[in-house]
Amino acid sequence: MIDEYLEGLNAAQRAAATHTDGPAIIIAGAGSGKTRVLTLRLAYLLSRRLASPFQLMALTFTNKAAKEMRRRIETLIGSDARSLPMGTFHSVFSRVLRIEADALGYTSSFSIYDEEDSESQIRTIVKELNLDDKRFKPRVIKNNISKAKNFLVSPSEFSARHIIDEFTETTAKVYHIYQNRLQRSNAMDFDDLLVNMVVLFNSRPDLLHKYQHKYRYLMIDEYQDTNHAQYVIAKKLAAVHENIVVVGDDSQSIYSFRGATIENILNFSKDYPDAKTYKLEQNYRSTSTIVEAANSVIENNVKRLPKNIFSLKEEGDLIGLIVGETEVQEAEKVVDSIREQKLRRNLNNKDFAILYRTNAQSRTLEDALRRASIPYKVFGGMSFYRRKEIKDAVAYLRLALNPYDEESIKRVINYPARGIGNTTMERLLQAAYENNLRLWDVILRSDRYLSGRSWSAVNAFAALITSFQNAALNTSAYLAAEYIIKASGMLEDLHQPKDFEMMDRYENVMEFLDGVKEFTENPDNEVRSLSAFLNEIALYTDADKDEESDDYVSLMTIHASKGLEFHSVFVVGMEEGLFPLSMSLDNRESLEEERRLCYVAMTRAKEKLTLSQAKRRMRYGNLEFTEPSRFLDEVNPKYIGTKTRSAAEKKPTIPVEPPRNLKALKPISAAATAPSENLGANTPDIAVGHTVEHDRFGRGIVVRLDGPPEDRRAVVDFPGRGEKTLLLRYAKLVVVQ
DNA sequence: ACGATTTAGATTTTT
DNA sequence: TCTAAATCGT
Repeated sequence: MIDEYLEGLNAAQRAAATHTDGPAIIIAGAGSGKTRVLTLRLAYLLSRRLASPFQLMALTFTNKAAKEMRRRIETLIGSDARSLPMGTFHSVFSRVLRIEADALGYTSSFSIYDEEDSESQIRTIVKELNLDDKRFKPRVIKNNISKAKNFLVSPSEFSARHIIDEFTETTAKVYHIYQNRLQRSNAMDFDDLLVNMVVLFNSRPDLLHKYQHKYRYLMIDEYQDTNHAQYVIAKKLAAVHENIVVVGDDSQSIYSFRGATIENILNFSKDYPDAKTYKLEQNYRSTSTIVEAANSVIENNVKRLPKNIFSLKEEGDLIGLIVGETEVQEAEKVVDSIREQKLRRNLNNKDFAILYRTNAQSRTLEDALRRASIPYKVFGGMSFYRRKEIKDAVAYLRLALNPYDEESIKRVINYPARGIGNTTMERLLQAAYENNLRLWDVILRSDRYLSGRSWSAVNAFAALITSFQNAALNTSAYLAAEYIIKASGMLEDLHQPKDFEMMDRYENVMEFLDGVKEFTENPDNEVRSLSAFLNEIALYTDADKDEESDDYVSLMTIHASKGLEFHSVFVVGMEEGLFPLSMSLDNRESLEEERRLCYVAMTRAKEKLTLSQAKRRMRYGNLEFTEPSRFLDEVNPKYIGTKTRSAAEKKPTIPVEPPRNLKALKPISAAATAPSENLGANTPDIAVGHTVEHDRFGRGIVVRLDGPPEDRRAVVDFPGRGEKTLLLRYAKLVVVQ
């Protein structure tokens, strides 16, 4: 059975899927059948009896990816798949940490703070320290602390080694207090779920040993997006058996702003000199036009692993280009194109995705789709679990298990209103911080700090939460949740039939309760306690939702589109400053990340890709003139056009960029753009010994030429940067002499 | 204590 | 433009 599946793979895929022992890296290009290889390898290990299911650990980044992999494995090996420790880094580690919580001074019912909770906690600390929150923005401090954690820099290390100015000094101070608060709240933030694994392994070699031996085979998906902490944990876990297989694509590393270090994948072979490398270079998803167009863009990045992604599918349509006068017209043209394609190709709404760089862009597109009565769905944005009413409900549940959870207390102590206002709250918090007590302990002994009306209000709240604790202990997850939500008074507050929005929220809370019920009744879940439910939703995002089979056009950011594919894809807002985003223009690293993002966007398309831009766009309430994205210039023009290739070759559609200093004066004309100058499509007369200029590497000398004429490559020696092999077709080389 | 009004700031987000 | 936090007024 497994063998049969293996037969269906290409040579590279089969080699990777049957890799058994020792370290290996699988470079899996977009659409290269990565998940298939991964699942088959797991099944292969099991069928060869090299490991039992619970000895494999497979880590992914999204719940969705984990779920998909589990589903596919189940079809291969049956219900054994259920015992595979497979999941996201955060969920797998959170389970380990709950088991080993004692060793870290936590209880197993610790809360998981989301980023809102973290920021709110940091905001409180900044206020307490009487700092100017304009100069010391809580959000920036939070991001810096997060970064420190991702690089495993502890508060004391941060103080000792990372203070270079007043800001870092403050960050250090806040970091210390923040970490103490978390511990006192019996809470971990997302980063702690990783950091504490390292802390655990460092402080308890016996436990490290235990897990090293427990998991004989370690597999990591999307390795290009791992951060330093994840890298260290993986290295420690794999140190005994060295059965570590990582899968990734450096060209799709788009989360460095979250601490991902692309070096992890670039250096894997240095970390494990014996590592085998498998390259999955055949793209089964997209037409060759799309694959090659995407290649022509990504070629402009310096930092890459060498590989040659190709497609054997037919050429298909050329890449469409839409230019709108304004973002409104851009959206209308996109919608027109969707309608046209639907008719011509007999497609459904589901076959289309519109991708954008920033969430703010969705609005215009939504309007245009609504006007055309085309059903659509916006992914991301305000997720269900980030809604206020849901966060309130979750806070009550969290408190039932962990009353020390300070952020949850603050959230619901006066919601619904029970007469505990700011003054009272300030008093309680002050009592807690001055006496180094936990907020919950202060609330339990509020007689010492309060009197009269505010005391009785706080006392009643304490009694309420205590009753919730009992409910959580003594009944099933669903019954407890139902009781807690009802007794909290939330539902009465929201149930206002006259107020449409309030009723909407009421419905959401009811839906949330249904979710709890579903969770408790789902036989797939091994543990169905309230605690397990909370753990799951803390690490859950909207992107994980299974989508019903409704027929709609998908709207999402490019980030959210990673791993997905659509028949026809529109990438909108291809303008300098928007994509690439202006904040990433100042250094090469971040510009390359934008380019990888562009690569990800383009490779989502199976049959038809359309890029679009607007000449004018409203930004922050005022009209701005734009210039086309450099990524448009980077797409080899021979792949861009409207209908047929020959038509495109006669009529190039890439607009010429005006001189940068004239951009504000650029005329707004509806006329088609001027024919482009030679962008390197035809290979200029370059010979060995010529000095050439490359727009990124500067000047260099051609040392060698090879490859067939249509694929001519030049090896150029750039002083100080070494020899680079450049495809003349793509590299814009200018002969200097 | 709570709602109304003003002001500042913003851009990507697997968990 | 739009949201969220800060401030103001009752």
